[in-house]
Amino acid sequence: MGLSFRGEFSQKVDSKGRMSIPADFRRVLEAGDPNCPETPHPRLVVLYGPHLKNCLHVYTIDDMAEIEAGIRRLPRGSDARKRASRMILGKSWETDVDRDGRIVLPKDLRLQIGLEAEVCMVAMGDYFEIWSAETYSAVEEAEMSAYLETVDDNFDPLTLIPTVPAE
Amino acid sequence: MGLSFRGEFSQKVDSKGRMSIPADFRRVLEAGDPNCPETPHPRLVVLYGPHLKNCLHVYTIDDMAEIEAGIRRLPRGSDARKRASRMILGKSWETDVDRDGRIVLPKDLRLQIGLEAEVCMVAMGDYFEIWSAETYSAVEEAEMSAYLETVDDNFDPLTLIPTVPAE
DNA sequence: TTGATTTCCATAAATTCCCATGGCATCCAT
DNA sequence: ATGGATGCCATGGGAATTTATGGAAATCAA
Repeated sequence: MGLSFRGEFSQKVDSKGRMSIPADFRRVLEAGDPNCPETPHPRLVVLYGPHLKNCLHVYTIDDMAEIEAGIRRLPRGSDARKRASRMILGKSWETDVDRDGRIVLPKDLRLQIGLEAEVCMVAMGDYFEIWSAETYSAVEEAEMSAYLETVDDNFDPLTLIPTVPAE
Repeated sequence: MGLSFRGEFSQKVDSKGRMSIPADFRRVLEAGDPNCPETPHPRLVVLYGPHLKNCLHVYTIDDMAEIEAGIRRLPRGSDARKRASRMILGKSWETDVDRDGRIVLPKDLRLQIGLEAEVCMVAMGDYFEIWSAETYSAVEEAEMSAYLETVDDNFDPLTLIPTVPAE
């Protein structure tokens, strides 16, 4: 298993749609790209299906290859394989980080998530999410505080994790 | 199970946000980092979710890896997994102790706990807490004495611990 | 051509690396 | 026991590097 994405970062988006990939995330992308030290700028894959309402998902090359291998394990011609191919392979876009550590999101992807001046990138372990900063605070942070209302005052998210069966 | 963090220590924070990790804690971090004797400076993971109101939590690499394994055991795409990822992986930061035994907390983490000139690090067994020294004495010591009011005069915290069932 | 995209360069701020110091504790030989 | 040497620890300052970000030049496409 490769490195994990961690943390959340907010960056500017300029008029050309350029945005810096946080340095920590770059390290993970580099580790997850087999031809990386040679080709200095790591590749990455962006998923943008319509099921992702407000954000895009970004995977390393290695992890995306693993997902594709999973699709190929489905029976050829099966509905599941067709659907997975259409939603995952059909709705993904590969690019690479430029030498200044940035990527340029195409306009239609920016439109899909309402991205304008400020982007928010949130780690989710094996992938990270790209949000418009405005949407993120409106939707996601609101959702989070609503959730925290429903739980105990000194709630610890570690309790969400199932305990390991004794060895 | 690795070594335990013990005790509480107060250290200075300089203008760059640098703070010494107490030597005792460093020993625990070193023991909890698999590539430690080789890579001389142990890594650590800081959790900073909004549910942690006044402090940050610090885990060893080993313990954090176990937490991540727990998250990965939840079904991919499940709400529980997303919630745990967002609250734990999305709100964490990995760094390592530098060769002078210090770390530099990023500004936003310092802001979250109101950390300025003096930090207080409090052991909690498998993790330790990072507090602004001012907040710690105001909030935590008040909380402690309030609790002691509610219990018997010669209360012993060891009574909180369940006994092991005989084998 | 004209607009869009990509490549390259520039810079300020933030962060990391490296070295220096004073204090406290430990060890050792006299 | 005593004084000196040794080593680790907390802390400070500066140099060197990395980051994020803006803009100009070069390339591509319609």
